[in-house]
Amino acid sequence: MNQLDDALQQADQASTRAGLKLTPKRRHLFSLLLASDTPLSAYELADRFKDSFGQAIPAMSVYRMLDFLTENNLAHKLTSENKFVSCAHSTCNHAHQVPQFLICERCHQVKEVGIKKEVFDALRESVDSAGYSLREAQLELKCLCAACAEATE
Amino acid sequence: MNQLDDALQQADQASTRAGLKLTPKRRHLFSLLLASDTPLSAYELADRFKDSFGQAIPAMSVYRMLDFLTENNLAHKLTSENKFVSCAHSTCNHAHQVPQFLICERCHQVKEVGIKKEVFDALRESVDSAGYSLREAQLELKCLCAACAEATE
DNA sequence: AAGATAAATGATATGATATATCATTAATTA
DNA sequence: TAATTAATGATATATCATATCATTTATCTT
Repeated sequence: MNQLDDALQQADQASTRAGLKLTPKRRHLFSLLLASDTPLSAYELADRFKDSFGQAIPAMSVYRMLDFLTENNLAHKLTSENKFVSCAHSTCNHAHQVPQFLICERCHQVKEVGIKKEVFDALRESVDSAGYSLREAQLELKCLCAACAEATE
Repeated sequence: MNQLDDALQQADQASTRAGLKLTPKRRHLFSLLLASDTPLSAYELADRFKDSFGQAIPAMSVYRMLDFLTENNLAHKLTSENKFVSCAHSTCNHAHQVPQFLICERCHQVKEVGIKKEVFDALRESVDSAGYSLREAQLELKCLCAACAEATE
């Protein structure tokens, strides 16, 4: 079984456990995100959905399904790009951490890594010392991936 | 002289030194950002521009002026909000640091603090260890400000 | 199983954000 | 002062996102 099917199967199981309704369409949308090596916009997803599923789907529905996926940590929205990616932890049992996205400026691939505890602590400390309380953090960092860094030299 | 005028004057001087053309319209747009206690969208700025300057201005021009302001570190774009704020350091001689924005979820006020060296180092280290190289960081953190945290309790 | 209820999706319209492009005006410079 | 460049205007359109009401599908209750 390939990686994608494996990931989907794990999402199925996780959804069942959590009592979530990963409907065929939501599942298919999720598979499109899983299969993509770059983030996709809602409209790009609608196009791919039609191409691969043979059925046109309104943008409204795509946004709703993306809401479902992001609310249930199967996907994330990259606010700096207005695009969506599958969650790197959707297929494992890792507790969901503060996500940190390394976005390659050149090839647009994204790597999601969990934020390190020391970074988080330092961040929270700096927020506290400004008199604020942290509610939610999602770090999006503009980077070059190794391949692109090499190509750019 | 009030704070706003003072800030503008410092921006004038800094622009002159740097050979930037802070035209009357750019300057006025900047003053709108300085005067606002919350981030503003380009279209909100266009409205305020008309209201306060007596002259309608096309959205395109607002975006161009915002490009100028952001490129020259007089303003920042908050990508998670699609809104713009004046730079907290536009009026001082601080070297421009990696900005960290504390955005109050409730009242939408934003506090810009410089990222602490330890946070930055830890961040860079985590990026490096993922095989990426950091190009640009702008942290946008969803928080509650002190006043709103109290009101919410 | 039948009907009631709720959840998901479709259809349509529209709002909000942003950029492309060419024309015009203003500033700079040769 | 003419030539050139930079800034802004005008217009159109692309792109991202949500509001709202209708319809279909799933789930629950009896």
